[in-house]
Amino acid sequence: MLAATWNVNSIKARLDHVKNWIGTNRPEVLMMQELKGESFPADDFSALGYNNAFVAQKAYNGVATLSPHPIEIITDRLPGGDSDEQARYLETRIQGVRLINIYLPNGNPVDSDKFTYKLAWMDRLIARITELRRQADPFIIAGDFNVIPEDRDCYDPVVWANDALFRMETRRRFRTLINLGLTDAFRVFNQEASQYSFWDYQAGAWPRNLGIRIDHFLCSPTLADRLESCHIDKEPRALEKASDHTPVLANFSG
DNA sequence: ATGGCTTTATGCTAAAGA
Repeated sequence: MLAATWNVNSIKARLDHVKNWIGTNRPEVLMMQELKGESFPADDFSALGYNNAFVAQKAYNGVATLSPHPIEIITDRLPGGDSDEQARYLETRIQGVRLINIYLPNGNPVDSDKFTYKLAWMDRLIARITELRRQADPFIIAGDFNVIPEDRDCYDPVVWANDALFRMETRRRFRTLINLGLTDAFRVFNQEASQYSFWDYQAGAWPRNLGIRIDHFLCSPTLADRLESCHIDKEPRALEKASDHTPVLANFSG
């Protein structure tokens, strides 16, 4: 099963890029983040042979999962936040695999309630995954985590030291997820530094390769055993009017 | 980055992103 995650930074602005990418790669699962609007172009993806599930809101956030296979929606809210209206979580089942598509809050600036919200959101995610780990059900969490896991995942750890994506409170919670028995799929196959999934639009970050790795696949143990490859596809980042993120792909046997 | 770009919204500028 070929699965992919891609923060598209507006599905409306990126529709042609996404359609072309699907046509070239034909993933069995595509999890997208930052739809940035209430409407979703379901017909465009139906025409390519893809079913969809999505959760969206006006202007911000929004996640969608596409597949040529039937999609069972388990929940479109991260449990534990009754007053949380933000469209950042979509849990589905496709081909017997639970696919958890997330757009984890950015959290900047760190002296604001946005950082508090981010950390609380991560605590809720940890609680949800703790519950799922009590079951045998195989699952994948994929999406824009807004977490730089380690020094080697950014171009300059000093620059990022006090950023919400790299603060110790954030990284510690990411490690807690890993320590529940999950596998960072990308690092199974690639131990090199400077392997990025995001480059800022500003200051020539892309041509200078000043990026960060914040889009991740975390796999439960039985799916980690089935991992055949995981890589970052940098090609879409080089296009005109590109998203600032680029797709990450993971392939599983069976 | 104390913000150099991009997107949304119903706009003549602000907010958010990372």
